[in-house]
Amino acid sequence: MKYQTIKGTFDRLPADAAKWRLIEETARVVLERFGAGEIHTPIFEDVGVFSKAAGDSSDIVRKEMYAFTDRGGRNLCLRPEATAGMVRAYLEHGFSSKPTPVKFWTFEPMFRGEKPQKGRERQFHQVGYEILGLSDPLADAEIIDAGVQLLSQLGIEEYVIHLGSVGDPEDRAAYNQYLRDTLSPAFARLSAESKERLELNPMRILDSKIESDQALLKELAVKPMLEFLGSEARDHFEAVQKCLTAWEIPFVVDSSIVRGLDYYRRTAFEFIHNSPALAGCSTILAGGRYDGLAEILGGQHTPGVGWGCGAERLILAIEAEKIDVPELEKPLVYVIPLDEESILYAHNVAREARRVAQSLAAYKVKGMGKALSDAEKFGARFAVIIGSNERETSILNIRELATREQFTVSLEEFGEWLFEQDFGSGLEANIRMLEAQLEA
RNA sequence: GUGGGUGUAGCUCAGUCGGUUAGAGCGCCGCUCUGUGGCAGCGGAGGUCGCGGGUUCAAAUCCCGUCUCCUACCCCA
Repeated sequence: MKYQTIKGTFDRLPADAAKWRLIEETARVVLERFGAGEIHTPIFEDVGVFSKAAGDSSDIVRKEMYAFTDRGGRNLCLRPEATAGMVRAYLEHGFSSKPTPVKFWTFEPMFRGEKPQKGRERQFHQVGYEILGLSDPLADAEIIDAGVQLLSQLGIEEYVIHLGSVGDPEDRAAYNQYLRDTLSPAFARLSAESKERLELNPMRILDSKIESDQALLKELAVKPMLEFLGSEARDHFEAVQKCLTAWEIPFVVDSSIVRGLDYYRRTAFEFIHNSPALAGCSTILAGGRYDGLAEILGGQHTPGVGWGCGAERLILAIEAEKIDVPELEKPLVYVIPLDEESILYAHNVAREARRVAQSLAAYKVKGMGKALSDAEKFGARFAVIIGSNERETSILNIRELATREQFTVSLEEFGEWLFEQDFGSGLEANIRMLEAQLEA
């Protein structure tokens, strides 16, 4: 084959559909319970939406954006993340005149030109949830709660919430200055990567994986960001914690939380999965507050908090925790014609059955054994056998594949019979259950 | 972007010391097969041995390059 998917992209095949649908439908049900409206922004936008938002020093902008120029000479890029586009949409459509807050959820592909590896693709997919217009710490807590609810409804349990605060811009500036002042004298002892970080983003040094860096930090007794929070950011941080505690949502305060995107303010959090299967990509959901973003995009001040949740990593977690994924609907009936004259008749029966449930009919006559075997391979529950007898008498011969029990139903009662069947095993039923569960 | 590993049929994999027309199992299609069978037997389709160079009388096999995927970094969901 000459063509194949390009590096870091993959085809989502029918065999994977159940997991993806579980994620999307669970997100829909859970997040709409929080009042979030479904939003889909374009897959590509003016490059400025993302580059201004993320900041020129971020790795995403520096080396990971799929930027291109279209025929009109516009500088565009494939979106590397969801938030900036949603804030742009909020501003563009005047959502500030809607009752506050405005909540958005989405499930969309994102694009980053990274080297692919486990839990990291060039086209990857995120569930996103944002609360816009509210600076209240209650919104931060609620957004974290929404993440908890989403994972809980998916059955994912083996994770820890890491909560931190990156403070307000002036706090961060002060802290970065402190880091430079503290680490510069020891510049020669930093790793090559950290030497670069000291210029660009000193906070990155804190979560360096290089032992010598960590040893140096310890030796110099480098203070955490949290000690540099201004009084407002500190009050905000404490209020968020108070809410989470009241809601019995466990979390650990993690002062090393750093953000790759410049627009974050105050609250930052990551849901980190414990499974070794997610080693190196254990952050399954991450987000924070970005009160300055709207202004960066040229709009009026609009506080916001939100998170993104990586679907590919969610799938790894679902697999690691061996979570039962509800199967998609399979055919209720597979209609078998026994002679040439019955083929069209068989398809007529299948059409009738499709008014109620998924149904198939064979396109050619085969031996009965093969035909029943086909029915089973297609996952059908019942085989409906059509031959001259059935056509003449208008009585359908129905065989339940699993039990091998056979019985007859007259053609006129067939519709009624279809409705009596149990469809309880499919995902749709599962979602109905989920909704009922949330109702309670 | 850097390092390591990898690549033969749709899938899982054989393929000797470099040797002539590259194999198996499963799957797919067909026949035996005319309504109680899901079996079994037989047959068929499907391959630029990732791609491109090189060495050689001869390359899936040896050498170089390149790409993919996996993986560790950087970084991130």
